[in-house]
Amino acid sequence: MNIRQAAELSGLPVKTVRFYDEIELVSPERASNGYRDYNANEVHKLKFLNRARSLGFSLDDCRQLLSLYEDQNRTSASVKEIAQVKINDIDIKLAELKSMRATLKTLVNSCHGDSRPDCPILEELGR
Amino acid sequence: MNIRQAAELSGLPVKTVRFYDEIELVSPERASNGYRDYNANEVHKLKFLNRARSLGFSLDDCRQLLSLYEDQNRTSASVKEIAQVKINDIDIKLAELKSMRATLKTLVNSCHGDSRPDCPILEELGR
DNA sequence: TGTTGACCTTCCAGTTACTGTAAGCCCTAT
DNA sequence: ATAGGGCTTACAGTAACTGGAAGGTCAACA
Repeated sequence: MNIRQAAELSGLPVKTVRFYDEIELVSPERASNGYRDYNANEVHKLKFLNRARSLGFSLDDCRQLLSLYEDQNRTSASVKEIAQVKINDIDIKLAELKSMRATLKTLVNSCHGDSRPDCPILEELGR
Repeated sequence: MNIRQAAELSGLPVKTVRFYDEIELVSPERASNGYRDYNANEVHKLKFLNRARSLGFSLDDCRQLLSLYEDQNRTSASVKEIAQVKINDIDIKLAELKSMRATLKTLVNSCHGDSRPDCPILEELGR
């Protein structure tokens, strides 16, 4: 199947699918005309990538997960470990964002937001 | 003052301070030897940038905030608006991360995490 | 005075994960 | 035969730095 259909089935943009071939994440055979020719298994892997990416796994993570996915001898522990590390990363990010939000909220609340030039937000940022 | 001291006072890495000069965010005069020569006001702006960046403002946001900061005729409303948009951005990111975390948590909990090869995480990702 | 070592300069490449664009085949239908 | 759409590659650009190489400058010490 051509790249367009593989893209549609996997939910990824064509450009991204091509990119994943370039970096050898999912590399289909080529048809006689040079077109990429995706099979069901490759589409499956593309879907896998789409889902894993949207869960915040980096392409490096994905490469690991994909090789685990294809390795009949992997242990479920090795997969669980990657996922657990990712959860910890997310927790750190959540804490950072919450703190940022709290600070911004304080600033916004203290700013009268009218046409006068004095602004507590800028004053605070400048300190 | 030389770049090293400006960096230390502002809390930014030297490389970053140089970068901010390159993109004309904070561009000091040059001494006769060609060295960057920072004054107190520029250090102040660097601190401002450090703080704004850590609150999640993009360099583009920062450029706006900085010009508002220096504009005696700005209104506080214009600043408040930028901050409010940023809070909304953060809320969206928070929601996304929470959803990611929940999914990952479910996966991790359902995975026995031992030496057996079958793994619900990979099964789920593959679907 | 010579020399070391820290500090400064510019320029270039690399990072992440794509996205956009241009030039140019290929295929199908009319 | 030609028009359109889809496919190819290659290159540039994005955000915000970071690292490294090659080389100029400065202050201190022997």
